[in-house]
Amino acid sequence: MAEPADEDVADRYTVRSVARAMRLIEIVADGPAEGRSLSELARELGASKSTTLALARTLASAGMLRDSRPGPRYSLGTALIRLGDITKSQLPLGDICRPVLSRLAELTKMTSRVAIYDQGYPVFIERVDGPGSVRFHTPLGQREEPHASAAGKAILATLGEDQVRAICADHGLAARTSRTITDIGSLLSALAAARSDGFAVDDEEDAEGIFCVGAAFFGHDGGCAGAISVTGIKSDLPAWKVNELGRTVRRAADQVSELLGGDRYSTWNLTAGALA
Amino acid sequence: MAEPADEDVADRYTVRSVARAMRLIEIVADGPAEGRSLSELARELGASKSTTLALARTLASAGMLRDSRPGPRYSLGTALIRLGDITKSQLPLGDICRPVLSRLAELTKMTSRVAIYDQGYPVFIERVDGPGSVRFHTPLGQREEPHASAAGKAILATLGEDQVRAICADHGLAARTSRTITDIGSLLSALAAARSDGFAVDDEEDAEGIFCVGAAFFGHDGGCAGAISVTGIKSDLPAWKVNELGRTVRRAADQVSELLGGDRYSTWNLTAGALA
DNA sequence: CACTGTGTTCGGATGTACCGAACGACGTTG
DNA sequence: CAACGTCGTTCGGTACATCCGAACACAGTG
Repeated sequence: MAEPADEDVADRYTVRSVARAMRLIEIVADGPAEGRSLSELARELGASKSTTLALARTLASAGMLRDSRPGPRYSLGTALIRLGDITKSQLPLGDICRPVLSRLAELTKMTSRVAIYDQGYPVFIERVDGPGSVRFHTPLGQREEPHASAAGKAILATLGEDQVRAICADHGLAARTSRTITDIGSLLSALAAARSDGFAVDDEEDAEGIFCVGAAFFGHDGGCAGAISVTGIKSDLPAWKVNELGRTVRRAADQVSELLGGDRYSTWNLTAGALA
Repeated sequence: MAEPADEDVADRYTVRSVARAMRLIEIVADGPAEGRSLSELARELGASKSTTLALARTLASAGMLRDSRPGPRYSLGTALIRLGDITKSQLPLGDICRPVLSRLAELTKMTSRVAIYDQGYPVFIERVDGPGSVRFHTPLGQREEPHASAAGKAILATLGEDQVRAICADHGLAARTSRTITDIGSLLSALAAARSDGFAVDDEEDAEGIFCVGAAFFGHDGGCAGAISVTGIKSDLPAWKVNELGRTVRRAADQVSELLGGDRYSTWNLTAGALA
């Protein structure tokens, strides 16, 4: 009765209490750093206090939550730090990309990030801030909008039209600013342009005043493994410099492809791009 | 029948499926980076394949796991990166300590780390490697032995004798090397020595050939908030330099105490140490 | 003292989480 | 080719764990 058709359809294979426990973790993560009280959590979770207590206690004994007394407040546990660190080390992309990101940040004086392709979404897993640049609030691991970010569009541009349509149908084309692309036709032509340019741009489509340029890289299996992007203030970037910046990002992405043992964009474009 | 008295005694308030799901995450985390197959997981978890599938699917839809096809293998999901990043940012200690760690690493040319005090255990949440030093495999978020690490002993030294006895009784004094302190009496006198010195040492007690020095710092509430430690190869460190190194680490910890608005060790020692 | 807010305990009915068995595919072995 | 070993997936049925609601102890506030 809570979600009629919100979650997955194949709900046969989902464990209710576990799904609730994960939502509980997310609620705590969204809350303030001091943690939240049990009653608050119960209200937000839509469960009784006793149920919430049992879930929280179980999660706490696994280290996922941390009950900081007095007045038991639950905050995120240290096990998550460990698991996050392990996850990053299991995706060696971060370590591989860091030198490339550092050089890119130095060259462009912009914040450089690398995203992996996770179920249609770009997920940023490593970041190198530009020298003296404004610090953007870009938490690691956050899913970004595929249609409204440079990295997302760079990744989408490597997929077939049917896949792009499926992803967009699944998650929608929500407007983030007045310049966000919200119809599939415009998006597809923007992707075509990105394909021929070798890089994608986000011109205030995700946040006002913010400009991004992204380029995809490829793994040893030939598929798109992720994308690199740089982020900056639009007014700092003259329009005639966009192409030059795009080529710089494109080269950085090619370096990553090389490190991964994959094709560079140009060759990938020749071998796989034709059949799209 | 699996654990007769292994887990907590108050098992009334623990949700079985959630506890199992958390164990599943740990199993995946311990496994190889390529992920593990469903049958493997089911065997190791001690549950049927269908149950494991339901748990894994639920965790995957929450982003905690990631099913990388083909041959569905489960690895850790990107949500853990995000949650770990949020957890670290909610404990601002890492950001506060980083400059101090950097200076300490530069001064001592050793790997410097900061640990928080979590239920009797030291948990390292940030690390700065020394210049050109050997990279130690020290994953973030890992609990270390309280009795066999410099940071652990530095923290224990700030507690009362009864608390130390309780912690040791709870978790044991396992021998990690031939030099590990394994009886409570020796440990207590080592802690007394650390108390008067202002720093604690780990002389090959956790790993052969490794030498550590640690010192505790204090938060605004006057209690021990954590410890800073440096790690190096024992043969690189002449015996007569230990005291100098200890004072250096002690000073770094005092700086952290100051940043946290807490007492420095000397003053803390005067106000609280007497009643121990 | 009544009243609202905590966190905690407990019993009992509902429903779900769990198992086991069976199925279709794939690869290897005789 | 048949037999066998895996693998992941589906489904039905029931024991039992989960969840709720009510009641408790306690703290702060009018």
